[in-house]
Amino acid sequence: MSTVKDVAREAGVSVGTVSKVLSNNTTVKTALRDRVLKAASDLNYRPNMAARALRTNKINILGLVVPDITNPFFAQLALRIETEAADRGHTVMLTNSHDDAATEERQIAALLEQSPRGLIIAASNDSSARLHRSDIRVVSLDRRFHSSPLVSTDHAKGSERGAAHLIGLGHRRLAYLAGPQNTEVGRQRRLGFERCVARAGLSLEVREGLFDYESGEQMARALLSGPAPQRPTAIAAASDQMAIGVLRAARDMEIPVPEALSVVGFDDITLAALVVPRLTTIAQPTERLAKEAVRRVLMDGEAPAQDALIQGELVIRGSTAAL
Amino acid sequence: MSTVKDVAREAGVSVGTVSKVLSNNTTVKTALRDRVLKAASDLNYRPNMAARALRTNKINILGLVVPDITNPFFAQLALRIETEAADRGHTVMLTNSHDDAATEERQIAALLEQSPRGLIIAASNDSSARLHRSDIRVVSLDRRFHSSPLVSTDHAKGSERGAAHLIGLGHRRLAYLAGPQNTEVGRQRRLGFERCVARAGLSLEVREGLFDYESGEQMARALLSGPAPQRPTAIAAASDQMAIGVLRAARDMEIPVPEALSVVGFDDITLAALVVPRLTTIAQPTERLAKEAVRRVLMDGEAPAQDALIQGELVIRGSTAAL
DNA sequence: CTGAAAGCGCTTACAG
DNA sequence: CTGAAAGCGCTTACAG
Repeated sequence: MSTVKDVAREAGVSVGTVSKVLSNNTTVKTALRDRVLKAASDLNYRPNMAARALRTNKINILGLVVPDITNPFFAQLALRIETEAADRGHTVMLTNSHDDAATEERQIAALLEQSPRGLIIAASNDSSARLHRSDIRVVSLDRRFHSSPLVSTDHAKGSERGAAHLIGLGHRRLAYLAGPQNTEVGRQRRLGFERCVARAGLSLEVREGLFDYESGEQMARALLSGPAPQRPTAIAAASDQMAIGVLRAARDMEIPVPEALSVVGFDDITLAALVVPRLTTIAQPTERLAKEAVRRVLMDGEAPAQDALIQGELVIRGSTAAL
Repeated sequence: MSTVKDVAREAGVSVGTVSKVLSNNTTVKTALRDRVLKAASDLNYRPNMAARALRTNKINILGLVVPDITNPFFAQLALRIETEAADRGHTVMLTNSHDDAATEERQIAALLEQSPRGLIIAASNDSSARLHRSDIRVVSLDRRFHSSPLVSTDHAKGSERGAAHLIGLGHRRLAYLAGPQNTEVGRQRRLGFERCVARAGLSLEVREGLFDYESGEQMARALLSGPAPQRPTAIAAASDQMAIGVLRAARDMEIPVPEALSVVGFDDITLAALVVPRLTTIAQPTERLAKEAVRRVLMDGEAPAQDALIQGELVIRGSTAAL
């Protein structure tokens, strides 16, 4: 690999001039400038980022910690973040915390060793880590990490939209499958749904479980086992995976969706548009989440970033219908 | 952040000694050694990786390029690679090529700028890139990149296993939904299937499409629209997504699976175990693929790494049955 | 066994 | 407008 020195020799200038041409906006006379550029290109010069980082104490790497990249939502998010970061000349280092606080702490430490420009963290549910460095900007994504500013979907408002949709369709016997209440996401989504239902003066049956398929299926089975006149006519779930579980339970129990039961999810994972019937859900705005998170983490200046709550959109598909 | 200098001052030794204690195995007397270690811990010293990289020209970063992290197979692979790399003290920089040669080239260039220890590349289908640096080891994963050694599932043998399974169940009218034949994966999987069927002296109906749901659904519709006595009784697809498309088509056409139609996929994505009926498929050994890829890319010495073909396993679930 | 010193490739005040 | 020089934090022959 050729270095600034090689380029300088080739162009017949000093290394300082080469550096200025290559990375600085300082005015260098056009003639020299062109010579340097040509030499650099001839020698296929690539700057050594380690040296640059050492000198400037800035590095165009972003750290990203997600609980689990095989979760479609985080995969989406990671893709968007990588794209957005690339647009701004940064590369992303990705690690998985496996939703485990100890692993999370290790991963963060590993990322910090690279002195990244900043860190975007979707905290593990049991996260209790703190950062031991104040020189690196941290942004929480989807789930709050320690006290760093949060970029997240407005879960409560999103859930409200789902509730309003069902109520608008004429449903009166509603059930809600909540996610784990020891997570902010689980709590917020439930709160929004309950609020909207209460406002309509309706009662609501709530069950609590995990965010996964099994949990949704199991709770739905219990909920739907009663005689038809007492069964809910609409079930909203705290995640698409749960909602897909509901769909499976309904099919097993021969309850037609949406004719006898409407189902709403949350997230809009790819699968939501592929199941039968296609799932009505609240889409998380992954692209905007990613944009905001990257923007905040690359902000310079002293001002701490603000929280950003981004609205999710109701996507109406085949799993909901008027009574 | 404190540096070796600070630690040296605190411990009353030279920076060289600190460095030796911290990163070298050179014998340093226990007394000094302990003093250095204590000082480092007191000052919460973290080595500056950029400086170390500049000096040693080695950096504990691995670059990973995948076509699309939202593809469950690559997400699995990325997770495993990150875990394996972490076990060996390395962090992973992940980029998506969006299955596009130009993007791929840009991403590789961005990764190379960080002077990673090595690169693991699952090439885009139209990949034509070459590397302009010979000092960085490259390993191809799943799809060959340029001329670098390949770690991959034995696609042909895997397909053979699927074919043998169906034939063993008594099926005689077989169909195969092939993936794009301009991809090695698509070709290999088809080849293996055809080989096994030919060996059994049976004929085979082959259709070619993309690896996705739609494509599988469409091809299945065409294939299954004939009168029952001429319809295939078993369809194997080049990917799980295609096979799930087949499942959907069959349900729409009221052809019961597995009673009237057996379906086999390839990959064993998470979804394969969640659809109804659960999908019989060839599991890609993601964990071993990741292990081998990381091992090869971290190998030192001159010897170029060898290709590794790893066997996929037939996972029998509910979508296949005897005639 | 320990320390002094050079140097990795770059950037950036500072002179001229 | 251009160059000479210092220095970022580390490692590593080389002396002693």
